[in-house]
Amino acid sequence: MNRPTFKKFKEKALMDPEVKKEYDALVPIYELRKKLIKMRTSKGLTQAEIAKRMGTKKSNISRLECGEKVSYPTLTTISKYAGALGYKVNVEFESISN
Amino acid sequence: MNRPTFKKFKEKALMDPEVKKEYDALVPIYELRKKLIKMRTSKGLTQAEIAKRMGTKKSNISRLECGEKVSYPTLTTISKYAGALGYKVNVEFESISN
DNA sequence: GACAAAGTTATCAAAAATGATAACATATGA
DNA sequence: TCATATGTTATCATTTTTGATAACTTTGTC
Repeated sequence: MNRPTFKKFKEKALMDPEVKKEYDALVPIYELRKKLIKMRTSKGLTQAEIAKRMGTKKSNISRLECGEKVSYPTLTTISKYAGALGYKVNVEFESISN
Repeated sequence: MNRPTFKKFKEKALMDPEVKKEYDALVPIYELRKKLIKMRTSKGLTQAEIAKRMGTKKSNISRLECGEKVSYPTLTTISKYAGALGYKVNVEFESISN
């Protein structure tokens, strides 16, 4: 098998320090989005419902959860979202010294 | 012992739902600030040094760590700060259903 | 006290996130 | 098919965060 694969493409791309830097920066936001969606849906809430609890609109929730242009929410927004579902935010840090 | 204590004052104040709500919202930011400072100082870095690594100025680091007017940083800022010290951000949620 | 290093505060401009509205897309069920 | 519920996208105004500069305070050392 010698054809290009996504895996190889990714490996090669990540050798460029600039690309790697951007990639790393994106990781936490996508992980966060997944967690948010999972929290909300597992409580059986729609975007419109959590929006109402947070005092905002469903379109803003959609943007937060999976907007095309990725924005990096503030701790306020994350806290409100979590609070509306009965959760508390905890920001953890893990070493990547490797 | 019948004199007022801070503990009692706090208990009473937190019975007001509005006060409690604001208090809860403030908790994560103060915990975060403490973590940031601890991470930086345990690596032996000054505010000026981490600022340089992050591409910003020491005054902005001071504001982030202990500014008078508490602001709620974006995930970008937290990520940069952590990354400058060799850490990766992980946003966790815990149930407060109680 | 004089000096330097580290941290804080104030201020303003620039950038980014958020709120709101409306229009559109995508199911899913009657 | 029609209608409804849910989610997405685009846009613009508003708010908030961030960057930068300068002046100030604090701390420690000589």
